[in-house]
Amino acid sequence: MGTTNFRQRIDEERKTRTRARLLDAARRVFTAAGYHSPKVSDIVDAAGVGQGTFYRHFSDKRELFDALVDALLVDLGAGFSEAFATLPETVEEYRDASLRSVRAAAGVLMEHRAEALLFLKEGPTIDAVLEARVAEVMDGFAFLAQGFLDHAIQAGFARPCDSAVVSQCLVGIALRHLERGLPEGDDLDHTVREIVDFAFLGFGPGTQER
Amino acid sequence: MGTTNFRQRIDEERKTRTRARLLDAARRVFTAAGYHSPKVSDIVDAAGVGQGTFYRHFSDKRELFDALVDALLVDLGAGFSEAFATLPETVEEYRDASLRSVRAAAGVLMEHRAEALLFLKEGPTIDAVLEARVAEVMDGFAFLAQGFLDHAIQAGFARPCDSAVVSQCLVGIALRHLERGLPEGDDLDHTVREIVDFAFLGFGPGTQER
Amino acid sequence: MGTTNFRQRIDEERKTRTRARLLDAARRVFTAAGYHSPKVSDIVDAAGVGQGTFYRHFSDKRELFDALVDALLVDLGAGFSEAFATLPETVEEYRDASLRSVRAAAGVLMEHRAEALLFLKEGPTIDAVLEARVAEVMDGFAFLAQGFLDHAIQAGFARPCDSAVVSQCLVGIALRHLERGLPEGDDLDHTVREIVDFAFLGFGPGTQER
Amino acid sequence: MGTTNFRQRIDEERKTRTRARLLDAARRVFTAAGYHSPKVSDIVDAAGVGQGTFYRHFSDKRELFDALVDALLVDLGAGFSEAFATLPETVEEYRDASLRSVRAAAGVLMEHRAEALLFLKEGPTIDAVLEARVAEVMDGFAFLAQGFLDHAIQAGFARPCDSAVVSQCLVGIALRHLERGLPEGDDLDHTVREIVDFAFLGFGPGTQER
DNA sequence: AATGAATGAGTGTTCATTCAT
DNA sequence: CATGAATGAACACTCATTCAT
Repeated sequence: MGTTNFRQRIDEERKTRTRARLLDAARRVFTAAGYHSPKVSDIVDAAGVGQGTFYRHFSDKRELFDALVDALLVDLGAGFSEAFATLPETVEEYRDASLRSVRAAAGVLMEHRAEALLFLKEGPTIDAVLEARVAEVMDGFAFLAQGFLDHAIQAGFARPCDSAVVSQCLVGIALRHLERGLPEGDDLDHTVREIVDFAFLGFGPGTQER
Repeated sequence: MGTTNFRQRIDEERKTRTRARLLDAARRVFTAAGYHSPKVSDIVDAAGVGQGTFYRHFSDKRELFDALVDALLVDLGAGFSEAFATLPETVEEYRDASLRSVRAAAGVLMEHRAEALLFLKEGPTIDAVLEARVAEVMDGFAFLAQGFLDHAIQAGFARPCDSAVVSQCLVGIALRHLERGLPEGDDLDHTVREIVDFAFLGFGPGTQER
Repeated sequence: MGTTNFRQRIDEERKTRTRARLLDAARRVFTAAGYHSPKVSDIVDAAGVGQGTFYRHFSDKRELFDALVDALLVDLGAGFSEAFATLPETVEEYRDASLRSVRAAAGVLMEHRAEALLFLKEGPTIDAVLEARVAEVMDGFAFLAQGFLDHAIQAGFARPCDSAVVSQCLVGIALRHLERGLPEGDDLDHTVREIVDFAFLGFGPGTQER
Repeated sequence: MGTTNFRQRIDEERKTRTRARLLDAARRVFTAAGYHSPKVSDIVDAAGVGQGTFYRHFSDKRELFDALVDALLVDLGAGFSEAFATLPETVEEYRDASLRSVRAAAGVLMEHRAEALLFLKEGPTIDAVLEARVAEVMDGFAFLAQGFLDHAIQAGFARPCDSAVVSQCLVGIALRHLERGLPEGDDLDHTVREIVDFAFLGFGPGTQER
């Protein structure tokens, strides 16, 4: 009533921008200092908005964290879909394809490393719901890995093994390197190749492999 | 005066007992609900002691947590030393010895699983000091693993590889299974064997192995 | 410019309408939930206007309440003047006239019951000024009643008594029934008659009355 | 455990004393400034205790108010039971007995006037529960009055009338005088006599009438 | 040594009010 | 004039810590 469409658009945009500033600030603050110590006031200070503004957008620190997580999962999901888009069809291309996929996935993860770590390490310490959500995401990855593995075993690309156990090993390897961080440039190639080699060959002496 | 001495002993014992009750209660409370949410009052309630009593023993929730960590690391250290006491000397016994060691180590870890997870997952979210301590412990494990690996490569028990990368993979595998928990009984044997097999052989098709 | 004049009229009308919407909404909100709990935002929501609009019309929740009170007192004043317009001149018509007046006054009050109660019960809890205003209005009624009574005593229509005390009794009776609410229809007649009888005769046994 | 009975007694007493200080302070603050404006901090300041202490004893301002009301109702109940302990048995003593009872009741009420007004006038503005409680108390008084009246009508002490309506009139009279306050000393006697006379006789011209 | 009542600094949250559009 | 996003002062409440007993 009396409100012009123009006014509505302007207001909406302003609101969105403010929300984005809060999310950005929270991302910076949380990745630097974790979830627990920062106070709401630290976040609004970093965002350069008033204290009350925070509560117009989020009902509490927890909800803001959730919003951050949602955004992260969307980004990761997209990145991963792309990384694992093409499945190898012959033994020969299997290792190469894997290498490419892992390198791509590593790139995506490293790009979002800070937030991913935030989610993985702080999430479970926040509350049971978030703990479950993290577990769910991890189980999702394990499930995917197990699917690939089962398919590979079936196709003779992989040694018969308990894919449930092995896929968890793969998840563990990924997590550990996410946590430690991966090198950049050529070193990244080297590291990824070592990881993939380990996954394919183990560290055992092999027969006379390669 | 004789009585004084007696009185001193009594008091000292009482103090020790009270401290133990607090530590026990804290272990229960923290493993159930994490480090952050429980208040000091939750711990003293669980211990059945007065609020003020807490501060006669610890200056802080943080200090109490440290005490818990110290005890844990002592226990784990002892268990691990024992698990990895004997080093294999020939290729033949290498995998068997590894299997035995891993199974033993898994037993120790599972026994202290709740506290270990507490340390690993809550620790880094508490403060920078504790975060560093956790990292240090993990690096210690990785360093040990790398030592074994280097020795094995040297001795021809293991495929030449970047032991720095591979040892982190091994740590990741261990952590992931610590986090998920291991089954009990025969299933434990199966799982451990699968893990060790994966570490030795990877999941690749092998040549015509075994 | 002619347009300007037109524009002015339009704006003025809109302003009046908006103010009326706010007053109406406030009446509804306040009579439903009292003065204290409703927030300014509850009122603007009920009025269907923007938050800022409120402050173009009233500087305060308090000022809005005052405006409501002003309107009420005007309405009540008019109603009462009419109800007590004709004074009885002989003993015979005294009770009948009273009955008619009381019934008329009761009608006016019941019509504005919700707002009157709002004023009477919430007013004194708002601030000293409003408390004084309520007291003043009540004293005004008492003063009127005392005037009637003195006149009646003079004229022999009423028993000599301390009219100051008795008029307060009458006010009390009126307030109590305002608060409780009066029945509708024939029951109203009955109740008013009982009240008037009580005021004239008390509840004592009388001589052989009626 | 370790706690001596003596220690328990001392602590308990201290706690009771602190609670009493808070109740006293609240009574003073509320009767002076009403329920709504005073902040919790005003009360703790008046009581001379720390802010946190308040919350050891009451969960909020509302609960403290309830405690005050409880105490008041106990006091009033006792005073009134006594005031109306003896029922008149003959017409002759009826008015005298009433006079005595009303004077006694007036004394009790005036003694607790400030708190009673607090309860009556602020109570209904606090929340629906308290509003209901006030209504309940008032209805209780009306019910008692109606009982007396019915009994008196039966016994021929009182004129047949609609006791439901008349008892509400009596309650209104009492409330109005509670609100206005009664004079002290001889004037009290005069006022009470005028009120009782009005209740028995009304203000009508009396016996040789009509 | 143990206790638990008292404390108050610190923090989350609300809501009247402002102001750019 | 009307709007509603933004604001921050004000306040309620929590909880680690102290201290009298």
